[in-house]
Amino acid sequence: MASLRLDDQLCFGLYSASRAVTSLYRAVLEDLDLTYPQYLVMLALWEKDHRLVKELGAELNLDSGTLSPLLKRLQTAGLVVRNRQADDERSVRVSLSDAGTALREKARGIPDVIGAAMSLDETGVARMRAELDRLTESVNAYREALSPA
Amino acid sequence: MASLRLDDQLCFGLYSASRAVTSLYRAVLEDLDLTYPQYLVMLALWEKDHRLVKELGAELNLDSGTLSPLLKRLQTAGLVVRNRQADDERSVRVSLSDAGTALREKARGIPDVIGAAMSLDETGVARMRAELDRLTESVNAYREALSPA
DNA sequence: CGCAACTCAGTTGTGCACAACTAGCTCTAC
DNA sequence: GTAGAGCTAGTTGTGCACAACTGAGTTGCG
Repeated sequence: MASLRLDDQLCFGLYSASRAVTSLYRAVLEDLDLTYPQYLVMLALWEKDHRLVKELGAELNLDSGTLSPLLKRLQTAGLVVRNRQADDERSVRVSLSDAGTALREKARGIPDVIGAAMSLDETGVARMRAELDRLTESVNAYREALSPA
Repeated sequence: MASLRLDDQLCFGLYSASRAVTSLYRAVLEDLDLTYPQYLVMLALWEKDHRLVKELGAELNLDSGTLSPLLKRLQTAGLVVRNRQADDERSVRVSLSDAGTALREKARGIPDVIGAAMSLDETGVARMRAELDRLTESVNAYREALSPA
């Protein structure tokens, strides 16, 4: 029987770690005028441009309630452009502007800064990443069994 | 040089894991009419009642901007009571109501459910918890060096 | 064809998280 | 004793997350 003590709970460790990392990103991303979720969207677009909102949502596990206003802010900032698809007017394609593409250069150094802050070598990162992915999948499977989508 | 690929980034794994766990808590805590941060505050109070807002903030790493409205909602829900200290009128002491104390019984089973969902044994939990704590501390130290409080 | 089921993006409302600020209290140095 | 520095909780404003819903568009089935 697990206890109700705060210190014992893995979840709190996860919550603390996630907030600590987000807080570090806040400091690092100040230069680029991006929030962390906005940075994630930019990462996804730098990797593969011209994506549908639906595709971004699938990759980042975010729904339109989060993405729509976020993308609107990125567009206002001049980093992306949104276009309704002609062949399917329900869909909206998100593309990088020149400024959005250019911003990638300013972001180049970020992963190394984050890596240094975590003081983990490459294998340490890979191992932790694998464990977190396993955890995420396990928890998601359990939750979906609890309350079927 | 670390890459800008989304898949490689530990931070995204952390972010996903944290959201998955929060989502599971949402389902599990529905019964108790608590959100996850509210549950954390209740955990802290079940462990040690009659705490100052400042003390809760220190334990959970939350400032008054988050705690004040959260505690107000817990009070509205009848789970806690807030009293300004007589000897120092700046401070507010938060105490469990009878309903708040009683709610602990409904929460007893939660850690085991979460543990099961994570499909980690006790040593696995302890190890991951230790790694996350180390990560949090490392990242926080780095961030504080970057932008001194 | 016709229309019901579904899809996609967007909107609304709630509750964190956090920065910046305010109001009131306490403490210290003078 | 009083002025100023510092502390504590609370408020305000911004931006996620997410549930619930809307509305326009598409698809499939009879």
